[in-house]
Amino acid sequence: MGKKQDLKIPDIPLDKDRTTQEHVYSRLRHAIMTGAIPPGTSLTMRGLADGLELSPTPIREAVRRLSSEHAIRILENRRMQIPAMTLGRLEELVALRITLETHAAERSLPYISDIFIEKLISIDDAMDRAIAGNDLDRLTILNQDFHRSLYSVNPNQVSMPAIESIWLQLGPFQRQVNEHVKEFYKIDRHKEILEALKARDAEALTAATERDISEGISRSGRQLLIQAVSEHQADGTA
Amino acid sequence: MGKKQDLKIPDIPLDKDRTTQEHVYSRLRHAIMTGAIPPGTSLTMRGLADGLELSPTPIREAVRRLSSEHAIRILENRRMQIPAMTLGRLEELVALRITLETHAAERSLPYISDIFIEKLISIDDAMDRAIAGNDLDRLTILNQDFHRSLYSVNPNQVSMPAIESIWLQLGPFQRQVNEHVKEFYKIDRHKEILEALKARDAEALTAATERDISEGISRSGRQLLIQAVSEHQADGTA
DNA sequence: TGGGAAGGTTTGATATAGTAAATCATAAAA
DNA sequence: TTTTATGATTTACTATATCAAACCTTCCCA
Repeated sequence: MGKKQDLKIPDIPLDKDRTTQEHVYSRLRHAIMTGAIPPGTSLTMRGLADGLELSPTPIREAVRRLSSEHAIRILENRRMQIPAMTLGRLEELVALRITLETHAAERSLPYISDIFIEKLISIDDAMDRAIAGNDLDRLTILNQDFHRSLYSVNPNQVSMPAIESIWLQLGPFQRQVNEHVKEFYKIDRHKEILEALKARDAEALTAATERDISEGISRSGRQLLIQAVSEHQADGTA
Repeated sequence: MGKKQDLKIPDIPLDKDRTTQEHVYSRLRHAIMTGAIPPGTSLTMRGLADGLELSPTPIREAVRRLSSEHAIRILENRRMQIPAMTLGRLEELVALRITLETHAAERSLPYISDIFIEKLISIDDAMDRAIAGNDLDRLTILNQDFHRSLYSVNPNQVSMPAIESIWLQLGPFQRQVNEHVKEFYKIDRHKEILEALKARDAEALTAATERDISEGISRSGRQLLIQAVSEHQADGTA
C-alpha cells in the first residue's frame, strides 16, 4: 500500500521577495529544529515536493544546503533521512558545543556594551515568560536568539555557522528529551552569563556557558539514551 | 566589452557512478581550496555552467552546498563571490581553527593505536618529499590528510565538517600567502604531534597542534594583510 | 556636462520533461 | 520455505524552457 509520508511540515510566514528555495530551507530547518520531523524519518525529494506543493527544483537546493549542515544525511542509495541520535554522538556533540560556544563567548567579550547587555536581559525576560507558559518550542527559539546575539556581537565572528550546525543536529533530539523527561526544571544559567558579562569576567563567562549547556540537553539526554539502549540491547549499527 | 570570466577550473578525475553535482562540488571545492579562484572573484551560475559545459542545474546544487560551507558568499543582489580576506577575519579564523583542532585532537587521543601512528608517519614522509619538490599544492592536500586522519580516528567524531569549512575559508588566502612570502620555511610541527601521540600526552598534543597552526598561515598571513592595508589605506568596506 | 529614465540584455529562479537508477513485488526454482 | 531473477514502479538526476529580476547602456533633458 502506498503509505505516503504523512509529515506535517509546519508552515511559516511567507516572506515576500525571498526565493522559494530560501523559504523551503527555512521551513525545513524550523521543522527539523523543533522536532517536527522525528529522527530516523526517511525523506524523498518528491515526497517533500508534493507535501509542500512545489516543484522538486527548489526542494533539492534546500535539501542540499541542509545536508551540508548535517541536518539531513544523504545515504549512498541516494536516500535521505534525519540522523538518529546515539550515545556516542550525543557526547561528542555536547562536548563540541561547549568548546565552540565558550570560544565564541570569550571572543565576544571585548565588544560587550552595557546597552547590549540590556538587550540580552530583554530576551531572557521573554524566556522566563515562555517557561511560565510552558511553551517549549518558543523557549528553544529564544534560547538560540540569546546565544546567537551574544556571539554575533563580535563583528568578525566566524564560528556562528558551526554552532548553528550543532544546534540543528541536537534539535530533533532535544524535542524527544522534552517529551520523555517530565520533570523539566529550567534552572536559568543565563542569569549567571549576564552577571559575568556585566563584570567583564572571562572565566566566569566560560564557566556559566559550560554549565548552561551541560545542564540542558546533556544530562537528561544521556539518561534517555542509556534507557533506550538497555531496552533494545543490541541494535546492529555496525 | 563582454569580458568573460576566463577562470581555469582545474579538472579532476571523473569518478564514474558519482552524480554530476557531486563532481562539480568536488571540482569547485578543489579549485577554491588550492586558490585557483582568487578571492574577490565574482561568479555566475551560467558562467560556471558554460565553463564546465554542463547545464545550470547541477551547478546550482554544488554552489548551494559550498555557500553553506561559506566557501562562496551569496550577496543580496544574488551575486556570488569568493570572500576576500581581512585582518579581523583572519584572526578569527585562525583562533577558531586552533580551538577546533585542539579539541578534535584531544578527543581522538583515546583511540590512537601504534599502527595508526605508523600511518600518520607515512603521510608525514610524503609531506617531506612534497616540501623537497616544492610542490605546495600537494603539501596542502597532504597536510589536510594528516590532520583529517587524526581527527577521524574518533569513531563518533562530529567536528570534522566545521574544521573542513575553516580550511575552505583559509584555502584561497593560503595560496596568496604562498605566492607572496618567498622565504617559506616549513618547520615541521608534525614531528612534535607524532611524539605527543606516541607518549599519549594530551597537553603536548594540544601545544604541538596549536604551534602547527599558528606558525603556518597565521604569522605570514598577518604580515601580508598589514602590508596590503598600509598600501591601500582606506578601502571603504563599511 | 551631468542626472535620470527607459529599453535592452544578462542572469537567476522555477517548473517540466525525459532518462537512468534504484527499489519493490511477484513468481519461479532449488 | 527460502532464494533468486525479472518485470514494474517509484525516485533521483539533469537538461531545457519560461519567467522575473537585476544590470547595463543609451538617450534625452536640464
